Amino acid sequence: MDRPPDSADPAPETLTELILRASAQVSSSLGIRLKPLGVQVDEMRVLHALSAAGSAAGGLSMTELSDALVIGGPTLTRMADRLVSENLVYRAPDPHDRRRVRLHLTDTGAACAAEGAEIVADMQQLLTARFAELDLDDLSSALARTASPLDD
Amino acid sequence: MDRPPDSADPAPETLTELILRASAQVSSSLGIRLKPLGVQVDEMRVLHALSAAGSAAGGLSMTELSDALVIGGPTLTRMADRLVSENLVYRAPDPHDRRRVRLHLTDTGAACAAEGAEIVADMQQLLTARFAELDLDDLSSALARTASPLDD
DNA sequence: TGTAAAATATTAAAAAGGCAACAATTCTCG
DNA sequence: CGAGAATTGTTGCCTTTTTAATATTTTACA
Repeated sequence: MDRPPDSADPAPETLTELILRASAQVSSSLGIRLKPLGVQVDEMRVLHALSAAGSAAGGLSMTELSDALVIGGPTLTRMADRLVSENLVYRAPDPHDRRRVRLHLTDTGAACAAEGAEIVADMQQLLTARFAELDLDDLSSALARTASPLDD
Repeated sequence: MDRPPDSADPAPETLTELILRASAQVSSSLGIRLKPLGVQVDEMRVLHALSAAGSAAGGLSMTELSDALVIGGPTLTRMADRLVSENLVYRAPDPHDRRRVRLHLTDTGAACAAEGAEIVADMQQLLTARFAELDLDDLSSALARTASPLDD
C-alpha cells in the first residue's frame, strides 16, 4: 500500500486549477496581442459583445453586459468610462426604462472590435490545436455550461 | 444567401471568450466558498501549490510559483506578504542561490490548504458534471496544454 | 579571472478592481 | 392608487494588481 516518497506522481490537477491557469495564460497572451490596439482584454470583450449584439438592437444595458461577461457592476461602469473617454463607446438612455443605460459602439469602436476579432480568430486557431483530440462542439457547450452561474 | 435579420443565430462564442467567462464564473463561485477561510482564490492557489510540492522539497521559489500559477512577480510578492502576515506561509533563503527566496507553508497554512482542498473537491464534482460528455483525461490534458505558455 | 549579461526578487507609483452605500426608477400587490 | 420592495446604475473608499525601475546574485565567456 505504501509508496516510495517523492515518487514521480504529482497530484493530478483539479479542473478548477486548470481552468484558472488556462484562463490566465489566454488572458496574458491576448493582452499582449491587444496592446497595439490600446485596449485591454475585458475592454475588448465589451466591444465584442456590443458588436455581436448588433447596432439595430440598440446596444446592451449595463446589467446585460455584466451578466454576459461575468464582470462586476462597478467595474463595468468604470470600464465604460474609459471606453467613452477613448471614444469607442457611448451611453444612451433606454427608451423603455429610465433606470437603464445602454452602451453603443461608436464607429471607431466598431473598427476596433473588428481588429480585435481578427486577433481572437488567430487565438482560436492556436486553441483548437490544443484541444485537438476533443470534440469541439462538446467542449464548447461544456464550457458554456461552466460559464453560466455555478451557484444556485 | 441572405437571412432574415435578428434570426435566432447568435454569433458562436470563441474558445477565448468561453474560457475567460468560465474562469470568471469558477473564480467567483470559489471565492464565495473560500470567504469563510479568509483567503482569496489566488492565495489558496499558492497554498495548494506549496502543499502539493511537499514540505520535504523545501518549498517553492517565487519564480517557480509565478510560472506554475501564471501570476506576475510583483503580484506574487505582495500576495506572499499578505500570507506571511497571516502566518500561513514563511520565507526562507534558498541554500544554493542567494537570489532566491523559497516559500514554505506554516502548520496553519497547511491546515488552511487542507480545508481549501475540500472545497475545491466539491467544485470538482460540480465541474465534472458540466463536462459529462467529454473524456475527462482528454479534457484535462488539453486544458493543461492551454495552461502552458501560449506564446513562444 | 573578471566583466558583461542574465536571473531573481522586491519596491514605488499608477491603474484597475471590489465592497458598501446611495439615488433614481420601476415593480408588486394590498 | 400608493407604500414598500426590487432593480438599475453610479460613486466613495479601500484593496489589489500592474508597470517600470532597482538591488543583488549568479552565469557566461572572452
